[in-house]
Amino acid sequence: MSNSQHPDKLKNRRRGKELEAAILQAVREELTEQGYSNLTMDGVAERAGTSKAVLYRRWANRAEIVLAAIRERVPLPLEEVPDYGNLRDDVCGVLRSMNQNNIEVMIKAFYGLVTEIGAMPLASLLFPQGRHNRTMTIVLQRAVDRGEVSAEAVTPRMLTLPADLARHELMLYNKPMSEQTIANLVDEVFLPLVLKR
Amino acid sequence: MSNSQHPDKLKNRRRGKELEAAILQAVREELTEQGYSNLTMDGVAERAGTSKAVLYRRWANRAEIVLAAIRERVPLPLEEVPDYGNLRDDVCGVLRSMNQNNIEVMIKAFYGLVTEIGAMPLASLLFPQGRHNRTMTIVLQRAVDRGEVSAEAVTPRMLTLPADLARHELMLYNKPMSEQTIANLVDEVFLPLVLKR
DNA sequence: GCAAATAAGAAACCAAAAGTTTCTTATTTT
DNA sequence: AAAATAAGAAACTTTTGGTTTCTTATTTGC
Repeated sequence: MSNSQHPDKLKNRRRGKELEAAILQAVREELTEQGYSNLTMDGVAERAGTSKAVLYRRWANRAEIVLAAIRERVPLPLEEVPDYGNLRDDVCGVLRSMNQNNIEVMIKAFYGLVTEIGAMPLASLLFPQGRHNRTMTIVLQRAVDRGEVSAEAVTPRMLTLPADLARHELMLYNKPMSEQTIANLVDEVFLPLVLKR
Repeated sequence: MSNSQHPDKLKNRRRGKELEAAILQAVREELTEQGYSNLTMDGVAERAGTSKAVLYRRWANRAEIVLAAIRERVPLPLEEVPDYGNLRDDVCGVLRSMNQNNIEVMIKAFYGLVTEIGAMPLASLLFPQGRHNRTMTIVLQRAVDRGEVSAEAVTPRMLTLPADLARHELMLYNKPMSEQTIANLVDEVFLPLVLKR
């Protein structure tokens, strides 16, 4: 027997942040492949090449680890809200941004977490209304400056309406919105309400 | 020893529909008190005063029994859509009808079921878009007849918009909508889009 | 009214998965 | 180089979904 056995079984132990990142990545992969209710701690441990004890040293339970895995992927606020030169394209841009970042995984996790935790701080984490609000404030202010929209038309409801409708689509159909849906929401609902005429 | 023992332990066996109704009621109560993820089959059996075997003779698994318990409570289509004499009040009526029938329980179940089943036929069961569509068709036709709305304004999007926004509110906040919210959705979003002017 | 068929209820059972504990050993810290 | 720290393996407990078996109350059909 050679003394360099287990060529696949590295005894290179990861620790700290490196290990943690690998675990959370494994959670996201299991979530994608298995869905929330079939995601098991054993499965995560095996996929991450570690053991359950390591998971439970860091997170108290399944919900916590999934939450951590998802939280990492919540997009950071856009420093610059891109200016496409008109309100329509700006708002479409905002809605398109809600489509990305593995939205399916986010929603799968969301349903599971709400079921288990029941709380709604979650909603504001996974569907960050505050952020969309800020973005929409900028977008609508620009439209006012351009003369597309009168200042009185900018009400709280108009700030949230496009993202609310988009969120509804995402939650109900559990998949990214089509370009057609985005266009319909903007052209048939939002713009007629705010555009000057 | 008297031969009329067990004064509390009736040997009055319920069967068929009567038993089934008691079980589904127990499911709803457990759902309310425990939430979906803490609802156990043993708990349901005990509360209903029966045994697990009886449950599994009727339903294949936990999701099925919860689904059955909820399905019972989905309101039947309104034979008569009440006519309040104007579009505003008619639409408010439709949204108010979405508030009732233990909406919190419905939503708790909904999140759990989507997590476990993952499917979206659910959505159409628990948030019956078809029904709302039918109701809204009637309501809007009336408005056209009254001259409040022009026929071209009645698009598919306008048929679903009020219920979509209401559903979004319900799913996100997990509680009945306030009168103020209903009024805001109708007055600030829906009516301006469809009313003649 | 009685025998046979049916379904309820009790209880033991299995398997999967969450969560815990203990122990060994690789890696880092001092 | 020794001591402290944390990873990894594995066995273990508990809970719960789901199944099976058996007894017996109730219904059905004659």
